[in-house]
Amino acid sequence: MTTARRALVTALVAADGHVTADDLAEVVQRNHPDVHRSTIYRTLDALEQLGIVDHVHLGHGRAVYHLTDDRHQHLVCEACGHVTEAPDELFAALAAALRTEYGFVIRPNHFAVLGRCRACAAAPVSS
Amino acid sequence: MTTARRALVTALVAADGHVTADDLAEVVQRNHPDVHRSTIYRTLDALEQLGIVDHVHLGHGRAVYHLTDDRHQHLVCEACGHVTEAPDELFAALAAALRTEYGFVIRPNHFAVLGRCRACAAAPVSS
DNA sequence: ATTGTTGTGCGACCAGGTTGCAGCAGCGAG
DNA sequence: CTCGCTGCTGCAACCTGGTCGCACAACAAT
Repeated sequence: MTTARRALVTALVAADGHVTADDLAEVVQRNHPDVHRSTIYRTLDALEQLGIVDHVHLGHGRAVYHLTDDRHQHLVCEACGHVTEAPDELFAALAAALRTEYGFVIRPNHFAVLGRCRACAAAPVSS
Repeated sequence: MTTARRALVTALVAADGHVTADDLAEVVQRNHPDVHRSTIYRTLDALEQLGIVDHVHLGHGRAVYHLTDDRHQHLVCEACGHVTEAPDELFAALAAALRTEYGFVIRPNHFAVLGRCRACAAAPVSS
C-alpha cells in the first residue's frame, strides 16, 4: 500500500525470480533512493507472511526471493553460480518417499540443489 | 599433525556428524582453550581439501561438517531444527533425472532439504 | 645458529540480515 | 480543524557466520 511496498512488489514482478534481497534493494532504490535496506527486508518478511513471496536459500547464505506462483526448484552451480530451474514434478517422487519413510514433509522450493551445471560439469575441475 | 588439528579431528569423530563450525570450536576449546576460531575454519578448510571432511549448508547460513565417509542427505526441520539423515539412495533417481535432463550434476550431500519432521508436521503450524 | 616453511593466535574486517528507536504519514474521533 | 493512534519507515547500531593480514612460534634442513 505504501510507496516502498509498491515499488518492491513491482521490482519483484519485473525480476523473473531468484533475486537476492540485495538486488531487490538496488532496483527499488534506483527509483526510490531513500528506501532503506531494512525496509526491504521487513517488507519482504511481511509479503512472506501474506504468502505472496517466498525465499529460497541458495548455497552460500544469501537468499533469493520470488513470487509464490513461480514454483520451481533451483539447481545452483557451485562453479559459476548459475541457477537452473527445474519443475517441481521431478522432485515429487522424492518428496513422496521421504514422507512415507521418514514422515518428513518437504517444504517445496525452499531448498536449492548444489552441484555443477552442464557447462561446468564438463570443465576440468579442481575441487 | 599439530595439536589443534588433532583436537579438531578428534572432535569431529566424536561428534556424530552435522556439527557446526561453532560447535566444533566449542568442543575443541574445552580441551584446548587457546585454539582460535579462525584456526578451526582454516583447518576445516584444509581437511576439506584433503577430502577428509565435507560441509553441508543447512538452511540458515550456518554450515555443518562431517566426515566424508559419513554419506547421507540431511533433512532439516524448519520448525524444530532437527536434522534427519536419509540415505543417498533415495536421491539417486533424482540425481539421474537431473543429469540426463539438465546435464546438472548434483554434488552429493552438499545440500540440505528443508521441511518439517514427523513431529512438527503433525503439529499445528503457523507459517 | 640461520634460514625457511608451515601452522597458529589475534584482531580487524566483511556480508547478509535483524533490531530498537524515533519520526512521520494516514486516518478516524471529537 | 485538531488530536491521538497505529503502522510503516529511515537510520544506525548490532549480531552471526566466516575471512584476512600480520606477526610469531615450532620445527626441519642446512
